[in-house]
Order: sequence, then C-alpha cells, then structure tokens
Amino acid sequence: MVTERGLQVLRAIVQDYVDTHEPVGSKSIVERHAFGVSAATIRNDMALLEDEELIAAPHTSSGRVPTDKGYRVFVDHLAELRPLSAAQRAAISTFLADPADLDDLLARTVRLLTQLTGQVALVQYPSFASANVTHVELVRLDEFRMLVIIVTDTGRVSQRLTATPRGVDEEDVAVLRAQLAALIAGRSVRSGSERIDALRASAPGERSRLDEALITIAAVVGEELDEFRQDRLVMAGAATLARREQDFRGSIHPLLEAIEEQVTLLRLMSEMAADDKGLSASIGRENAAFGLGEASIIASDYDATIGRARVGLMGPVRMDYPSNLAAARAVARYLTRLLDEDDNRR
Amino acid sequence: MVTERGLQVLRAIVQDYVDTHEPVGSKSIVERHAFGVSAATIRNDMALLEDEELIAAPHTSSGRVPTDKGYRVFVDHLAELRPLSAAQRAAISTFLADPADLDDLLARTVRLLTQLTGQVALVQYPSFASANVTHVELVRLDEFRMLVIIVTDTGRVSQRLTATPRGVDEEDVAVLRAQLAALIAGRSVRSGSERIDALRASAPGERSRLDEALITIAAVVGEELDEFRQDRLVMAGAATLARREQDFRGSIHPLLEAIEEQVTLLRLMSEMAADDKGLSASIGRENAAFGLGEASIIASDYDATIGRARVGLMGPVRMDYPSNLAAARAVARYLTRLLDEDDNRR
DNA sequence: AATTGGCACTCAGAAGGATCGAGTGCCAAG
DNA sequence: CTTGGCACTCGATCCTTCTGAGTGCCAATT
Repeated sequence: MVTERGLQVLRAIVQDYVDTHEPVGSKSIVERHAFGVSAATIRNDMALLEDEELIAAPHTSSGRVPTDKGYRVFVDHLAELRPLSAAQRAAISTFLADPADLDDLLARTVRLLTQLTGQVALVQYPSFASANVTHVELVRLDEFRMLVIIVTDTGRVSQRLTATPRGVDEEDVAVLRAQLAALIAGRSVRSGSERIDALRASAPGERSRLDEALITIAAVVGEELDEFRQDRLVMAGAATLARREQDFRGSIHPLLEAIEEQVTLLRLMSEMAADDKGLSASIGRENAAFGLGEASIIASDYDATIGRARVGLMGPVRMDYPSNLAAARAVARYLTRLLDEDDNRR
Repeated sequence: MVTERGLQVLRAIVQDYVDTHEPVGSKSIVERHAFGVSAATIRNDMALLEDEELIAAPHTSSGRVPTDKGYRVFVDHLAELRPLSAAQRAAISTFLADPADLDDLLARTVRLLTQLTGQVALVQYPSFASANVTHVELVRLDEFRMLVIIVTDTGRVSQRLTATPRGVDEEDVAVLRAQLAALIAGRSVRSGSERIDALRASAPGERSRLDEALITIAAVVGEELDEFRQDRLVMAGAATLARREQDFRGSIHPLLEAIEEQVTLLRLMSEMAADDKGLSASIGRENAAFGLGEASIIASDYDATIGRARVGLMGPVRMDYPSNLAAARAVARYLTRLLDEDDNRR
C-alpha cells in the first residue's frame, strides 16, 4: 500500500523529472522538497511506488522516472493547476480580441495556445450537426454552372459550384429554390440530410424534368450537409516538436504523421473522457492504438450555443501537466465567453 | 581550369554522395565509374574541383562532398532528368483522375508528389489576379447579417458574411446588388479592386443612406478581392522530414517553421528563376535569406488558362535532383493538361 | 512499526589511450 | 598528362579505467 507521503513523493518525482529531464534520486528529493525525513525513508517509499509500477528505474541503481501509470495518478489525484500569470491572461484577451469570424477566432486560438505552452495546439471546431439550416440559395451563373449556398443559424456558410441541370433557366431556378427551401430550411443539418436521402429514394417512377433537376441538386446539397457533420481540427506548433526530439524516444515521426493525418487526432480528441471540470488527458501508452504511445494529449472542453468541442495540446508524456491544463482551460473558458457573447449579440 | 573529365568526376561525386550519404574518395570513384584512369589521376582532378570550390573535404584526408556551388553546377550542366518508371506514370494518372474541383485536384497533387519523391511537396495555387469577376451576389439573411458572394470566370467562388447595414431591406439589397454588379462585374479582380478603392475615396461630401451602405459593402468586397490576389500554397509530407534529421545539420526546425509560416515558402517559390523548360532550383545557401540554408527547393511551372504557378519539392541539399526534377515536371505537365481540358470542356 | 545512518554494490557515462584504415598530397618515373 | 608509391592525417572504433550518483539492505534508534 502506498501511503499519503508516498504519493507526495510521487508528486515530487514527477515535478522534478519534468523540470530536470533527469531520473530523480532519493537524495535530490530531500534536498529540493521539505519532507522532514531522511533519504533512506524516501527510498523505502520509492520501493513501494516501484512495486505499484508508478515509477521505474531506467537501470539498476539509477534515479527513478515516473511511469505512464505514475503520470496518470499524478494528473488525476495530485496535480493542482498552476494559475496563469498576469501576462498570460493579458495575452489571451488581447490575442483573441475582435475576431472577424469563427475561422479567424479558432485560427488565432490555436496560435495563442501554442505560444502560451510551447506545445502543439489542437482546436476542434464545434460540431455543426445540430445547427439549423436558415437559407438555401441557388444562383445560376450561366448555362453550365450554378452555385448552391447553404447558411446555418450558427453563422456557417458553405457554397458549392455544380453543373446547371440541362435546360434549366432562371425561372426554373426560382422554383427549385423554393422547393429546396421547403425541403430543408428551418430544419437541422441532420434532419435536412435525412429528408434529402428520403427524397432521392422516393418515387423512382415518373418524374418531371424539374423533379429530376431537383433531385440532382438536392444530392449536392446533401453532400454538403454531410460535410457539415464532419468534425474539423485546426493545429499549430508542429515546428516546436523539432526541438524536443529526444522526448519522443528519438522520433517525432508519428506525431508529424498524426498532424498531417488529422483524422487520427480528431478521433482521439473525441474519445477522451473528460472529468467534471471538462478537462481530459490521455497519457503515453493510452494513445498507443493511435500510434502515439510516446505522446500525451490534454484537452479542455469549450462550450457555446453553437456546439461543444475541445481545445487541446499534444506534447511529450513528460510535459508540465499543471501548466498546460491550466492554459487549455483558461483559453477554453475565454473562448466560451466570446462565443456566447457573440451569440447574444446576434 | 576544370576539364571535361573534371566535370564528370563532379557528377560522379554528386551521384555517389547522394546515394551513400558518405564522403566520396578517389578510389571508390574509379571502382564505381568506368573512368579508365587511375585513382591518382582522379585525385588531381579533385584537387582542381576543390580549388574551384565545387567540392570540399569535411576534414583533412577524408573523401569529398559537393559544395552548394557544386550542386548548382551539377543541376545546371550535368544532370539529366531521370525518366519516371511506368509505375510512377501510372500512379500519376490514376491518382489525379476525375478531380471534383481545383481544391481537390491540388490537394491530391501535393499528396501524389510527396508519395512519388518522399520529399515535402509544395503546390502553388494559380494566381487569380487576372481572373474576371462574373457575378456578385448579395443575400440578405436577416436584419443583421448578409452574405456577399463573388464568382470569377476561373470558377473560384468566395463568400463572406458581413453585417447588414442598418435599415437596409430586401428592396435596397436589390438596388445595391445592381450597383455592385455595375461596378465590378465583367472586370478583372485587379481592376475591380481599384474601382472600389476609387469609390471609397470619392465624394466624401453628401451621401445618401444607400450610398453609405454601398460603400460599406464595397469595402468588404474589396477585401475579398484582395484576398483573391494573394497566392496560396498547399503542402504535404512534413512527416517525412523526421526520418532525415541529420540531413539538415541536425535540425529540421527551420523547415517545419517555414511550412507553418507558408509566407516564406510562397515568396521563395515565386522568386525562383526558371530555366527555359520551366524548371527551377534553389540550393542550400541560396535560401539562407529565408532561413532555409540547409535545404533545397526545386520547382516546375505548370500552366493553364486560369493562371500560371508552380509545383515544387523541398528537401535536403543532398537530394536526388534528377529524379525529383523529373517527378515535378511530370506532375506539372499532367496538371497543365488536366486544367486545359477542364477549361475547354467548360 | 517507522525511521535512520551506514555500507557494500551497481552501472552508465566520461576520460584516456591504442589501433585501424580510408583517404589525401606529393613526387619521381613512365 | 598519367601513374604507382609512400608518408601522413585524422575520424571512428574499441578497450580499459575511473568516478559518482544512486540503490538495497541491515542493524540500531525512536
């Protein structure tokens, strides 16, 4: 059984190891932390921690290093978030002031986070699946091309160029526009997509020329709506990895790969379980299934009327969790406030 | 003076060094290449090449390594492009078949190039500055928000959400739309942008309510048009850098930085001088001003009615120029063909 | 039962030294 | 101009030795 003091020793080991990047010995612990006991006593505690696989010795008779499990216990039970400095708080509000739109805001957020922490920053877009379609526009550019535009109440606009169905003139477009609006305007992205699927499946028998055109265009709209439902991610700070190669058993390749892939990271971000404060962490081998067994990802939920998503950081297992979690949380909170305000103003 | 055989020796050194990643000695040259002379003779040639600073010895009495200048001579005078394999040709046509739109095509191109060469691939968007605006649409979403949409004859569509000027109703919007169309429809992006600037500068005296609204919206359109004129870049293959750290004097940081920056690379790509075949290369220290003194960038122009731009590769100075140049050229040619076809079909 | 000082032991890493060999520069002869 | 010969250089490799931080264990102390 690990005692209370034992846990404090674990905390000390994690802190010192993150600081110094060197295995921590019993003597250096009593020097740096006021435990009021001798090195030999600490050694006994360390032996217990080692039995529990919370720490390990890289080789016989060397200092100890936290295991992934050790970091997990540290994050779950021992870490107190380190409050941001005044300068950092100031940086957040100036950096995120007056965003032009959602894209701009999130792009800035991700750069801010990577600057604040020196880690790779990840920002998930809010999911638009539950957004409602407010407008569908059809613009006939010429005989061959037309433009389909979809707008949601969350302010997302998407447009797509497609072929003008054969023989459709301006008047027809007006009719089609009305039909499309009747079909999906005011509905959620999800239900709109379903109604389009239903339409395409129905009445394969006799269709008028305009019905055909409607179905062709609805198909395009459907594809676009499906894209709304996909999660997206913005990232920054990949360059910071180069400085820290040895932190990842010598190869940052899997991380760069994941950054380029996006999909992996999106899944990982979505699957992490958050605590009651909206914070989550996935440490080292817990990410092995994603090829990121040498990395840790921490995240904080942010939350706005337009949807819920996460901001996160990816870095070495041996990262400064208290600071990074605090930074992610602070940014997430600020983001939440900005998005809510923006929503109220509307 | 460097003799003809001297240049052949340089070629051999570049080839072998790129192959083996080890300094090349006189003996290994006579072994691997049929020069018909002895090692001592090669040594004399090498001494001359060293005088010309085309090769250098990492330390006294070690094999030689090409200098940046040596690579330059190699690329300009000695390299014969290595034709692609049948498999590679096949890969190009299957991988690029049936693109959905320009974005899709270029995204695929960049992935293709990185796969083909194992280097970081860079694809420049064609410049839209000389494109013509065919449509300007104004969609009033509600009392507060409206949508500005711009379409060019190159098929590029861009949309932007902005505030509805106070008290502008549907009828006003129709008027504004007509005014905007009169202002820029049918004009080039460049001249449209200029006319908007002129409008904004003019008649600061008495303006009607609608004039004010027009100017507000024109400002947004102007910003958007200016964005058309900015070049853009897509990239892929950053992960491949991790494997090759030592090729860049141990730090890939500047490269990752450049990839994240984009702007630097765009400038570099635009400034490179192409030869008569549309190929260009910028080698090692030639990129020092961009912080990329350890890297080489090669590029091939591609060319379509919608504009002219480049596809490129970034890698270590010690890269396989003949293969990479050939790959870039092949892809660029294919791209040119696809874009032309697409244009004719329209 | 927990804590402590003492002590023998371990082992990675630094430091020093010897050796090896690929490769060079130079020269005199062909 | 080319070539074989030769002395020389110097990074890389392999050994050995040394050092010291750190451990595990034990008997004594509180």
